[in-house]
Amino acid sequence: MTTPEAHDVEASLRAAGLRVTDTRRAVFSALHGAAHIAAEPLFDRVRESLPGTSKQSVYNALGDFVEAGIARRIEPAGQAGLYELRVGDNHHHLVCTQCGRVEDVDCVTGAAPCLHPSDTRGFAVHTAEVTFWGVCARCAAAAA
Amino acid sequence: MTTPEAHDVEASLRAAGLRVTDTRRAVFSALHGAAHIAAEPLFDRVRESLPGTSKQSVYNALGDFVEAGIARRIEPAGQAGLYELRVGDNHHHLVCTQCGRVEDVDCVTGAAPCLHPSDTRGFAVHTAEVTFWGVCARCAAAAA
DNA sequence: CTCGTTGTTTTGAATTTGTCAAAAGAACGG
DNA sequence: CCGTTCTTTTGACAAATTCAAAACAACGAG
Repeated sequence: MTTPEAHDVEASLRAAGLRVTDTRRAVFSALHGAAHIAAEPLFDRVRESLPGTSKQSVYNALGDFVEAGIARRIEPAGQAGLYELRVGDNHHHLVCTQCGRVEDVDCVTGAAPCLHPSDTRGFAVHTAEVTFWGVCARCAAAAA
Repeated sequence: MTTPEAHDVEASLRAAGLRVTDTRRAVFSALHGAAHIAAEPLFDRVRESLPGTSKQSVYNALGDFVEAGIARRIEPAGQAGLYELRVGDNHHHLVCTQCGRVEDVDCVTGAAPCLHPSDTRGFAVHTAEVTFWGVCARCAAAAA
């Protein structure tokens, strides 16, 4: 959980064309400290450094980040949405069907990957998202 | 939208170890008539043939089908869950980022596919789910 | 530095998509 | 045809967002 320097955060926000505000700084930093995190726990973290922040502001900031392309939102079935700063590197996710734990995995087939369905049905495909479902080591151990 | 014969529906339900009820027959038939469908519109369709049905019953039936392995639930980020009868054939989905349209695509790499992340992080992986995001032909045309 | 514009935050309610629980009713093996 | 077990109904409840309007803050122009 490396904490980014304040000016790095500002630079990232400005580069994305976003105004720099306390809320966004705090949300960005909190995102930086987690591989992926849901809105609710992120809200809790933000409040540690910026107590007055409203949940709506956190949703706003997250939505703005996603729209600006500096964050990504994933939504494993059955869970709340998760946000992550890792973006554009085509990594994928392992999700535990028991406890919901989510881990990043690098792309299976190298760099610009799995992006080719056999028949695109006329779609202009721009992203492929892969979710691996399984049981994590901890849950497997707990079952024994 | 081929309508399945009544006895086929019954056979499918029984084979899955489920009791045969009016609700389940109607839900199964409605599912059969769509590649994938959300609970709400499915509920509407069920009511056409079985007007008194409650939404809860539809959710119950869908949950039972999924648990019994005769249906699958997918949940493209930002949409309500979708149910489909196609199961066990490892097909994937194309989702339009504009209108939300969802299409099936056969697996990219053949039969037992994309099931191999580079590093499983200790997970016992049993399923890989691939979602291709893009813009469908209709939305692309509308943008021009 | 100050102002004004435009974008952001707050507050609070509303929505969507479900889940939970208890009582009434139906399936089906014996 | 009975009784057990599973399903359905009803109605409340809940989580995760989203909407809307008013107060407020960022920041480029002057």
